[in-house]
Amino acid sequence: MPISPIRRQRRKAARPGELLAAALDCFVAKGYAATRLEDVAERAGVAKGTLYLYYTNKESLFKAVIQEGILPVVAENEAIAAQHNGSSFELLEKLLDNWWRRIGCTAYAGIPKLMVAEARNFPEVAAFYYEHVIARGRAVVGMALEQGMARGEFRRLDIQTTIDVVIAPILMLLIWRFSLACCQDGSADATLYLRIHLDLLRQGLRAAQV
Amino acid sequence: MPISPIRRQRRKAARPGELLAAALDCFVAKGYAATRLEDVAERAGVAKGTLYLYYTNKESLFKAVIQEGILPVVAENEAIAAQHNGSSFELLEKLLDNWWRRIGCTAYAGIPKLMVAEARNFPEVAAFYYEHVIARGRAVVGMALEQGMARGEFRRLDIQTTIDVVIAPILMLLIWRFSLACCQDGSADATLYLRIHLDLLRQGLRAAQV
Amino acid sequence: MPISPIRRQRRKAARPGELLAAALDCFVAKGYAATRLEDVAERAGVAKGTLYLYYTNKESLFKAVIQEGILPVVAENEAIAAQHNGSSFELLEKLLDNWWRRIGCTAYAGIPKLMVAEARNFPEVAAFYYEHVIARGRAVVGMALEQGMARGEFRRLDIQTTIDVVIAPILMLLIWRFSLACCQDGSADATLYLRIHLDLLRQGLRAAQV
Amino acid sequence: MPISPIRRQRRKAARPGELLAAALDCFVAKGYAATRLEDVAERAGVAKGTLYLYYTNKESLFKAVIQEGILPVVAENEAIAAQHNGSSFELLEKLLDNWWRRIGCTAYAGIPKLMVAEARNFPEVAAFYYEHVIARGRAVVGMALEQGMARGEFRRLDIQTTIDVVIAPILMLLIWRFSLACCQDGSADATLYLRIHLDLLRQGLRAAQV
DNA sequence: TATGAATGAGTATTCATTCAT
DNA sequence: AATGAATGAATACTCATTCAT
Repeated sequence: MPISPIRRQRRKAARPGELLAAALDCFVAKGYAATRLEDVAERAGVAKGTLYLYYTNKESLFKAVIQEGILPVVAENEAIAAQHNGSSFELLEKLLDNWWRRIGCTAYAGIPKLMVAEARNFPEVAAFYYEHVIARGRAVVGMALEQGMARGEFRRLDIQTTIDVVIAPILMLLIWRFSLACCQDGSADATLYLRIHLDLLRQGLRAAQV
Repeated sequence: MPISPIRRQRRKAARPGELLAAALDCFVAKGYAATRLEDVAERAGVAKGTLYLYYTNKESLFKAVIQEGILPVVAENEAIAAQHNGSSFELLEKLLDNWWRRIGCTAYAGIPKLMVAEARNFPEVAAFYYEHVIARGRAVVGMALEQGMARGEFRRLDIQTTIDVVIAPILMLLIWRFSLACCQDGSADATLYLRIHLDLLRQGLRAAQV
Repeated sequence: MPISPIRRQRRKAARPGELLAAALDCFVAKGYAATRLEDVAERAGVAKGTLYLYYTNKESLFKAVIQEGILPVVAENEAIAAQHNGSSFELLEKLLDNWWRRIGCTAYAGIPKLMVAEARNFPEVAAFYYEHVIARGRAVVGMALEQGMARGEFRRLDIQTTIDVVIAPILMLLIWRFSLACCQDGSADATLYLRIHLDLLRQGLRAAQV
Repeated sequence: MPISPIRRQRRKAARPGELLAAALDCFVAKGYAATRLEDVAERAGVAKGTLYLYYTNKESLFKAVIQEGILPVVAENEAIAAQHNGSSFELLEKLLDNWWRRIGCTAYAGIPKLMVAEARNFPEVAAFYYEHVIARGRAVVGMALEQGMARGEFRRLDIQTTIDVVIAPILMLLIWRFSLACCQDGSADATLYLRIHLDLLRQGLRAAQV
């Protein structure tokens, strides 16, 4: 029984993912320009030319890294928000926590730093990222804030701006880990960081108890 | 006729600053690798070769951009903290506000994004930046927090981690402006952003009133 | 169809030799610094980048030119000396003659001039050349002289210095051909030159007949 | 009494010589291409621009180095030959010895190596050198040989070729000292070398005593 | 499909040369 | 005459991309 064609099939199907994973690692570690396609190929265990069978050039590989990298996650938080019943702050907690667990602990964790570093060189990719990740992420957080304010659970603040303030520490946590964290002595404890962020938010957002 | 050598002298003295300013703009806009020294020279209004009269190579120019870019500011916040009397939160307010006004509104505003983007390619520069900017900035904020907790003005939280949470939105604000901000419709209002961050913090840090 | 990979293989195996030949020609004609790698590539019928697939940089190409250029020849004279029986002067004759025919008439003829011209810029290469070519060549000539003196065929002279005097006209012949020879009207007759050198030596070295 | 204008005058008159001396050193040590005019200027103790007040460009400086470098010597040997009375071999001895002492021990000693190394890049300079140094030097040696053969002091050999054989060890001695000599353990004894060369020649040239 | 040898456009860097002072 | 700041042409080297196999 010749299993090999099936395996080859499997192999072929797995290729794009392997290539993207290798590319993501390289891009995050060294930036777009300093990443040599030869390194990506080597890390993926293929020859340089093989990359071009799957992606037309370096830029399209970069786009794919960003785009594929976020597809697994974008919808989840929206589902969480839709299904949630409970306090608005509990929803915020769930959202930030989920985002951390589903992005922060995965291979995709490096994408925000990568996107930030290259946004100005790849405006379309940045626009895509903004639209499909940032905007949707902001929208969900915005919903939680609106709901909380409507209910009287949160005090009234400008929502669009508050969204940014709420999200910033999470983004910063990721960016930090892929940039200056190497200079720190003890690597910061992400769990503690998130807990304190939420602690401050809980009390900070709370509406004045009459 | 007799003033000319002086003029020349003046020109030569001014050159490094002009070159650094041009380089900072380019590096921030396009990243280290994508910045061509020819562009830097052109923006500074000199020829390519002139750059090499002042900086031995691209890397040393980059280092100078980072190092010179921060020297003007590091000490200020420390002075503010030393001179402050008033509540600890007022000190935090002053610090964040000053940092914003002295960095965020100047040409140096792009440095954090640049440093974040290139930290892994220039570990020594990152270490220098961490030691001379980040560490000192964190220390001042840490002092304010400690003082506030000691006085009973703030509730007790892990200080090192709280520092990061407090600083993160400020860093993120700058990074954002030099990366994905271009994708946003209305550019966010920094003043409002800072106000809300401080609002949330004020209430979030406050010790329980018995 | 099936022979093609072999052909490619053959090509790749032949490349280094073709590149070295082209580089030797250029280096000898124009010197190290004035030789542009693009010219070498063009002469070898390849693109600039191809050179770098085989030699890491200009200097390593230069080293390879010198080192590969002499490997073919160094051992021959030693073999001749080992096998010789006959008068010591006949051995000297054989050695000089062989050296001329095996180096002087080949593509390697330009190496001594090249080495002389660049010795001070590439001390390690010069040391390598001295050790593997000059020293061994001197040793063989030295053996012939010692033998001749021991037998009473040659008169007694300082051997180390006599070696240099004996070899000098041969080296000079090569160096001349690749430098000032172009200014001469009739290019000198190398055969006659060697004959006269040996004629003078035969009589000059002869021990006084009692 | 203001001596300064005189001194300045003297200084100015001395400049070309100082510049040539510095240039000769640099050219000999590193070759034409690898010599930076800035180095020449520094060695001469002047600014870069000053060089251009005396020589229009690098090439003309090189030409001057060669041409000035030999002017002091060319005529001497001719005078020696004209005044000589005594055996022809004694004349040869005088010529070689004088040449060694007047060139070999001076700063001009490096010129032959320099000329050899750059002859192909500067054909006109080489032609000049050939005509004014080589040709005249060969002519004087040729005269000695002819005279000796005519007198029956030397045996008959092709004169033009014999000239080259006689001169070669002297040239090689100089060339060697400015190239591969650095690789040798004990630097060769030039006096001994010349003595042996002449010893071999004396006996080698001698006509058969009937 | 997959390979990797070959290509050549693009950039950092050097240095002879100029010229305002 | 002398300076040295400034220039820009020239060249080593890199790496994305192609294509014969």
